[in-house]
Amino acid sequence: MTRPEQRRRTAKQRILQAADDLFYNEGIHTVGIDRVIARAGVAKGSLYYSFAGKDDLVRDYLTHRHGKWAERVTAGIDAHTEPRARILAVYDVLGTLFAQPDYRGCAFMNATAEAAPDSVEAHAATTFRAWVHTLFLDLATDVGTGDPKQLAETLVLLYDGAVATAQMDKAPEAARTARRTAELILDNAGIPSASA
Amino acid sequence: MTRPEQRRRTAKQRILQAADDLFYNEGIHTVGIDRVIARAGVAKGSLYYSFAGKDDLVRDYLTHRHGKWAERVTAGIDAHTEPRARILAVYDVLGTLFAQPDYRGCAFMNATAEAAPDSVEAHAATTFRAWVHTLFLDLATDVGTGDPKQLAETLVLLYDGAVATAQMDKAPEAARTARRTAELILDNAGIPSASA
DNA sequence: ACGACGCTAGACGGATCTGTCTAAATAAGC
DNA sequence: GCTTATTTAGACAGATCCGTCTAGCGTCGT
Repeated sequence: MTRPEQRRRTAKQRILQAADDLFYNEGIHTVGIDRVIARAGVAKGSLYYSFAGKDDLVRDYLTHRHGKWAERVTAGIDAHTEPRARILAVYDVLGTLFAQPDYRGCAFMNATAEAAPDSVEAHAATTFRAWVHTLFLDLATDVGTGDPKQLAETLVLLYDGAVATAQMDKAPEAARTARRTAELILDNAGIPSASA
Repeated sequence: MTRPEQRRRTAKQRILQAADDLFYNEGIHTVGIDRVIARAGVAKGSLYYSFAGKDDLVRDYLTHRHGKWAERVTAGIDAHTEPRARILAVYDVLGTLFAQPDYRGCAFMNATAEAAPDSVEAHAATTFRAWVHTLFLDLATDVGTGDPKQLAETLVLLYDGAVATAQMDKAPEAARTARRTAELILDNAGIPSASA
């Protein structure tokens, strides 16, 4: 067993970190194995010792992205108790994401853009989307008014819109626009700001 | 001079057509020159006779996409005279786009996802986005109520959201969701359905 | 009839990319 | 201390990909 607090991170971890940086910033197809191992400061053999191949590395890259993002969103939501506030919190988390100077859009949208129909990327994107939908459907159900399914659909659309606009225009304020629109929708669905 | 109504289309046209199909459906990086000429039924020399290189072909591919889409949207808008109806028409055109069985998202979003910062794709995407923004800003200005800039921002976000959701979920109904939300926003901005 | 233009077929070079393999050094566990 | 797991450096094979080049065929304008 490797000690949990060892001085240098394991080769696998460094590879995954390097892959995360490069794949996200430059695209999966664009970045070759050699770039990854060079940045990780690792021998090529180490990569094929820890991963079955590039596809396997890509899968891990996307799985980790999914996990990290789900954590962050869940944390943002759970800071609030009211259904309305919990919904709006998602767009605030998006705002903090967009504010990062190296933001380059949703890893899963980007992966889908360069993915073949049955590729690893496509499958990872499908699971990610399922998560997005259950997330908003649960949040929409909690408000207890109107049609949750339709509300969730609209919230997803605002989520996707914020992500896409922020990427295409390098416009972090898209998160606020989405939030404002979500508020308007909730108002019209009869969910007031604070239950008195 | 070649006669304008010749039996077979010119090599350049066939190449551009093949590139359009392949680049859009499978991604620009994924598709090689050899695939393009094979599908076009053309010799490799013809490609480099008509185009300076792959980048040049990519540029033409994106420029054509831009032109075709702008035509289609403008036609949809110009079928109406009232500012509100002209705005909503955009989302209806999106609906017809999403309904196409081979819809695979916005060519410019996909290109951006796999593009390097200063690439041909990035530049084409920038011009495309400028067009999108002036489109909605003009439409928003025509309603003459509230802040056109803020209205335009929201409409762009709904546009992007519809496009992204439709692609990721293969959900053509995203166009209707976006349209419904746009109506709600216009109502709240004091733009009624029909000026009485 | 002749020359310019558009196009063909395919070989070729050089670069790059994924993955394998060898041989040996280092670290960890028992 | 001995064994097993992890890691290294780099050569190598096979595929693919972009672009060039040669040699030649057909068509059209003049």
